[in-house]
Amino acid sequence: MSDLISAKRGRPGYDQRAILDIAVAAFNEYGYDATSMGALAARLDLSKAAIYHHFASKEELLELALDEALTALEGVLAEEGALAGAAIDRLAYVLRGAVQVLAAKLPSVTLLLRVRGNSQVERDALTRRRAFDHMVSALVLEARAEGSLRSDVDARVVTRLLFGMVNSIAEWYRPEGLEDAAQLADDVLTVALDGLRPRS
Amino acid sequence: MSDLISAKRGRPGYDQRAILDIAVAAFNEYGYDATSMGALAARLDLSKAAIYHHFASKEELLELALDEALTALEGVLAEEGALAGAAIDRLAYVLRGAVQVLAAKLPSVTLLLRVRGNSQVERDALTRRRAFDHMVSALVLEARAEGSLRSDVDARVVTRLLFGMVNSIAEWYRPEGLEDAAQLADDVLTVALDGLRPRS
DNA sequence: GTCTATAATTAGATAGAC
DNA sequence: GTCTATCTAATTATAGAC
Repeated sequence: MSDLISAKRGRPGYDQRAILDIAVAAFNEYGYDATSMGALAARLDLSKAAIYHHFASKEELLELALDEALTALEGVLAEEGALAGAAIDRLAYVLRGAVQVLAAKLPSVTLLLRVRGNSQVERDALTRRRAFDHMVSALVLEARAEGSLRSDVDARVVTRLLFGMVNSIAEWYRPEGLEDAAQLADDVLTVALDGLRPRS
Repeated sequence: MSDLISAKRGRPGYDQRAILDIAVAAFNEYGYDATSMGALAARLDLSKAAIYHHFASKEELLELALDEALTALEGVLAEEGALAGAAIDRLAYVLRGAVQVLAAKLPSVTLLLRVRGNSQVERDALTRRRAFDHMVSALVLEARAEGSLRSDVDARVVTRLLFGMVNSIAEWYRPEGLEDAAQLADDVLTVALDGLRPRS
């Protein structure tokens, strides 16, 4: 959107949000560790010191972005569609929601999916992410128990292949329209549930 | 396997292969950029200088690992099963082969899948990886043209979801047996082709 | 094949002026 | 809100001894 406050006012200078957006974009392009504050400053056409006026540390940039992604994902699990109904419907709802969060918060979710656990901030994010994964995992087990999912494939493998499909979207999806993400979510569910063989 | 030459001979010291294996494991655990030569040396219980006796640079470690992964993947495309027969069978053969390469060369393929293109070595690896991806992409188009794959989902999306499933295996698969990878490849093809709904 | 010591550079972060 | 200048620590890599 607007990178500079000056876009809406005559004043020069960035605000926190604008810097964070550009930082996350850089982190995703080069990797968090490979993105130096110097390189980030150059990208902002700003001095390093100016960034430290807005953020206490490089890691704070990471922390804010990861929290944004996690809060959005966790929000899906709290919605009604994730809490009531047949397990297969709740599972479908959560997968659809995850795809839409991925599309809506693509930069921060992409960053989240690449976290390795090198610091406390990263480990805390991984813990929250795993909690989300476990909830989906439980839904897969429930849906299988109610007979809505095939049981001739290991449930853990099923869960992980589902996450593989959904999470990989971060690697190639580029937002183009509003309806786009919903279509993509439909495609994921179609492939996951019905497979790629032609309709008989 | 054997980390130290001393395992089979009285001499102390590492050989190139042993160092490379441990280096790639560290790169995968912390990320390439986040793994310093100092940390690697500590992990090897060796001085940094000793590593430089075996390798010219940190990047050479990366280059050798990426080449190993790419050579193995490219090998699948050169096998007979990938060259002759119905497109759907060639596609299945390549996907199965990719899963098995992933399992057999898990560390180097994992590293490959995380490359961002920050150096010439990384960009060259990405170029080779994209060539592989394009071959698989062409197989998807062929299989769809012959009527073996559904055509109500965008072909690019199909290809990417397939890669998403296969590549995500690097994030969680841990080798346990020889038959394990073949079973996993079967599961991937089952889910991808027939979907998760129960058999009717 | 490995070591200690060190060079040269870059990293994240701060001080203080404007 | 941004700057220049700077600090300290860490980084990749090399020199030369054993």
